[in-house]
Amino acid sequence: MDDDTGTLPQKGNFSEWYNDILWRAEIMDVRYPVKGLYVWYPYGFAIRKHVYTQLRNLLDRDHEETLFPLLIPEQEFMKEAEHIKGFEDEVYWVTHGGTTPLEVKLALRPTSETAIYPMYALWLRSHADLPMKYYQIVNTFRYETKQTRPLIRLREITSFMESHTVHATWDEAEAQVEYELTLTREFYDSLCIPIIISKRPDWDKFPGADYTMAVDAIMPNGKTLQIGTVHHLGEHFSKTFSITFEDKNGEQKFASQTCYGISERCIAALISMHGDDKGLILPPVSAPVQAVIVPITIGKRHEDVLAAAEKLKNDLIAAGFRVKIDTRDMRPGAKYYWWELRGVPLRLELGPRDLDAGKVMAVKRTGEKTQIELATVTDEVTRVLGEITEAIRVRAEVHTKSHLCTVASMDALDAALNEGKVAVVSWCQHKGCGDVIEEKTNASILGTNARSQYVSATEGICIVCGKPGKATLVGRTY
RNA sequence: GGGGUAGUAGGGUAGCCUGGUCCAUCCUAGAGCGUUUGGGACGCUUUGACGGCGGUUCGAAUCCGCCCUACCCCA
Repeated sequence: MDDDTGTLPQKGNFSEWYNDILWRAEIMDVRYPVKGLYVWYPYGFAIRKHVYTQLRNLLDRDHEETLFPLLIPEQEFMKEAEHIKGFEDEVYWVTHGGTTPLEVKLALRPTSETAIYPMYALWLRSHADLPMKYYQIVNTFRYETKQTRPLIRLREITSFMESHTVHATWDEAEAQVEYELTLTREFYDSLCIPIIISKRPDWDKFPGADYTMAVDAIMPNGKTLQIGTVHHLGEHFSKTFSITFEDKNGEQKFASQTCYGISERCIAALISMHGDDKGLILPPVSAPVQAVIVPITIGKRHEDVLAAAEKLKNDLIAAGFRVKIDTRDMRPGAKYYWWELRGVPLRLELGPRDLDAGKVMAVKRTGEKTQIELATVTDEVTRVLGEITEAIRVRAEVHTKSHLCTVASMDALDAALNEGKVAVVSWCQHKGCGDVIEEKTNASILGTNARSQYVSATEGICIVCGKPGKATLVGRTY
């Protein structure tokens, strides 16, 4: 293992590994000269495309995609008091048109409630219009004051999926929250990312929500990353923006609403969860190149091998796979490392020896070499890609389980957190005790009501005050 | 929010305290030519930078001021 294989830091040093792999694997260029704004390289953008295709396909089951403007007039933005308080320090304002000061300042959306809901008020007339379920995938702007990080903490979120639904009753909206959580679970399952869903404490809910359900993943260093939220907005916004409808009895009622968001943090999680010391490992569903063919061309057999590789590529593309053939003038080994860094799940090596045997060497990015028959190659590739997905999923689950534990005292909690774990404790749900937990451990209460096969919801007594408590997740967060 | 350290070519460093054309230098960086190719090939030629703006000076990577950015620590 002393091959000085380039300088990608070990994944054990997660922070360096993460920064390094973003440019080495050509995902994001961080050199754009504005803080908190980063550039998608074409390869990173291709990953984004496949990931967001998954997301769109799920949402399109019962939402419709739409598109609202980026600019929000000040008076609309300022309508909902809690919402303003939550965002006022983070809003970019457009104050001039050319050299002329604007009479009404325009906010760059930090999120789109205040752009969308005035229109919802116009669109909603009758109970027959309900439910309304729309989403958009847009950029949003937040003037982050904390340290920015590519894909994780941004001043321009480039890929914000926000869903906004409207319902006749609070209970229907709650059912929608649950449904959207199942969509989220399915989305992350397709990316082999284990998630933990919990109910955020009141002080950490979305500004203007009745409650917030959050989706977290555990990063390699044990810190949690919030990679999705679903909010029950109740009637907060419908009262502010007059989103009303005439019910069956002819009465005007306020609607109940939900909103739901997923950003490019899902790609940060994808990269972080699966990558290793050699680079990215992409689940096939998200990989811009699912299989790369490396022809081993030596001497006289050059033409034969290239022709066979070309045929193999065409057969696989015809079968629906995303395939590239690497004919660059490089040594094979260099190509292997190059594609491994970029996370390509399957490498197919085709040389004279394989050709003679009617076979091709298949090397999984998750490790393992097998020969497969050229005659049945499309079926074999389907099978092998399935095995790779499964291997990635299992490894991520093992990682997540190993970073979770249940503890019963403050000292044990502190110790667990310092080991890089997320801990389940019992907490009485009072803010005072919550503050004690957060301050003593320098960590955050993620939430209660955990929904996860990795967490058992044990009842117990609050580790601060000793009163009856509920299972609560505590972790260090990004 | 408070503090610290640092920005030199694609990447990594030296030079700065004690201004002087400066050949800077290393690499798995770029361009070109040739020999190579079953796990990161090699030779030769060559390109390219002092985070930004302003100041001091005959002269600034170096001294001064402001700004921008990155990383680390503490609340």
